[in-house]
Amino acid sequence: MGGKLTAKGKATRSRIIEGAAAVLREKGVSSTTLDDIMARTSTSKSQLFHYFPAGKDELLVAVAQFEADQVLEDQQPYLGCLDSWEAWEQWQDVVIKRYEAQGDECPLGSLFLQIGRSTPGARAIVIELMRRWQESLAVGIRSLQAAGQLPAALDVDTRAAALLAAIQGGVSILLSTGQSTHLRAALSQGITDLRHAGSAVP
Amino acid sequence: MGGKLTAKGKATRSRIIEGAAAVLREKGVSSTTLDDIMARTSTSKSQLFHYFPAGKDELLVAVAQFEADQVLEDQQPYLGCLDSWEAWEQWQDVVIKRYEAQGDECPLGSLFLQIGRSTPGARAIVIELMRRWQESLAVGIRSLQAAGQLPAALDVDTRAAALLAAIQGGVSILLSTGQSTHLRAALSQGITDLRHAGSAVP
DNA sequence: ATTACACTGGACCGCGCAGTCCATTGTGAG
DNA sequence: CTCACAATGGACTGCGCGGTCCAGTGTAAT
Repeated sequence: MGGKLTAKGKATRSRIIEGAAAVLREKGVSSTTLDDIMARTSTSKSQLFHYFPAGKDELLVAVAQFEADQVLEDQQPYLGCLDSWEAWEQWQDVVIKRYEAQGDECPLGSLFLQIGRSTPGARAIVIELMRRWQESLAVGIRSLQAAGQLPAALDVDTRAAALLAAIQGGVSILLSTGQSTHLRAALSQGITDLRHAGSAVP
Repeated sequence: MGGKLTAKGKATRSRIIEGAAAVLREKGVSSTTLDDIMARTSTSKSQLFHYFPAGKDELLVAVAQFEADQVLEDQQPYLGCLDSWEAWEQWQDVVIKRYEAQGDECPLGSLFLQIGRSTPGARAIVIELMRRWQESLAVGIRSLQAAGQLPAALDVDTRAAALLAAIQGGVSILLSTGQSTHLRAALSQGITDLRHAGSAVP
């Protein structure tokens, strides 16, 4: 990892990461072997250890980073401009659709419950992801305030945190039960409450 | 498992389950071996396979069931009588305290992301847990309605589902980041919103 | 007492899989 | 051209750990 990477090398490296991510989503962390990844990415074991000298753990962390980036990237177009109630509804639909499509496999969830504890760097990735995600929500709420749709006295950070928790909870229930009911309820209720937050402060 | 269990046998069996649960919380599912469990519970490998013929998976499912029961049992005294706002506050404190104490190890979370997919019976356990948990919340909300603290028109099920999701999300964020901020925010915000749900329907 | 069977101990096995090594083939720089 | 080093292939290894087996010890019934 001393930075010595040819163009070809870079390509292979990211091919490995993306392929590994795919396999991990399909088979789950615990039952995915290096051979699976080799097969999927058409690589040899030497390459795996060439690009990830510390072995499987290092690769998993890389995949985690990749997936984390992916999460925000996917909803960025919607998450980036939450300046009207329509935009919020749209974003809600996207999130629900995304996770329903993903079904019961959460690359991040399972990944972090697997390596999060042992590897110190892994936790940092989730923390950063959560921070950015929540910040985006906060920005959205503030832009609603600016537009006069919400009172300025609103506790933005708490609201954003609660909303993020609602999503995470909905998703984790979806993961473990296969039902998206809770995700839908959490999101729509959360947004509804946010909407009424102004009129209920008496 | 044909029901042939002496008193001694029953004792040993549950000793295994409880011991295994403890080890699993400490070391995580992936890095817990049968030998760890043997050491902790002072048993031999024969006993493990005597009481759980199908092997590790069966034992894990049993532990999962045990932990699931535990979750509700712990908060039952509070969860059982959510008939005043004070009771809700109290319950909130208990939940937060419980999970903060538990820190970053979630017996169920990691357990199910590990075996939930493969073992069919495992998923049923979570689903049942969620159902009962949510039902308890719903009962609490209805008793508030009965007491005239909340309008009868409230969509109880959606609210309960959202609340449950909020908790789960808070917990799962606590698990992966180590911070209880979101759990606190989600719970207090959720209860606050519920409280204001009546006055904001116009 | 004896019989049947639950219960326990511990040696043993085999395989799946992470990680190692060296030999060979690109490939960019000078 | 050639030299150094990245990139690849693939055989080999070590062992952790789930699972099996049998032999020995309770223990509750008749």
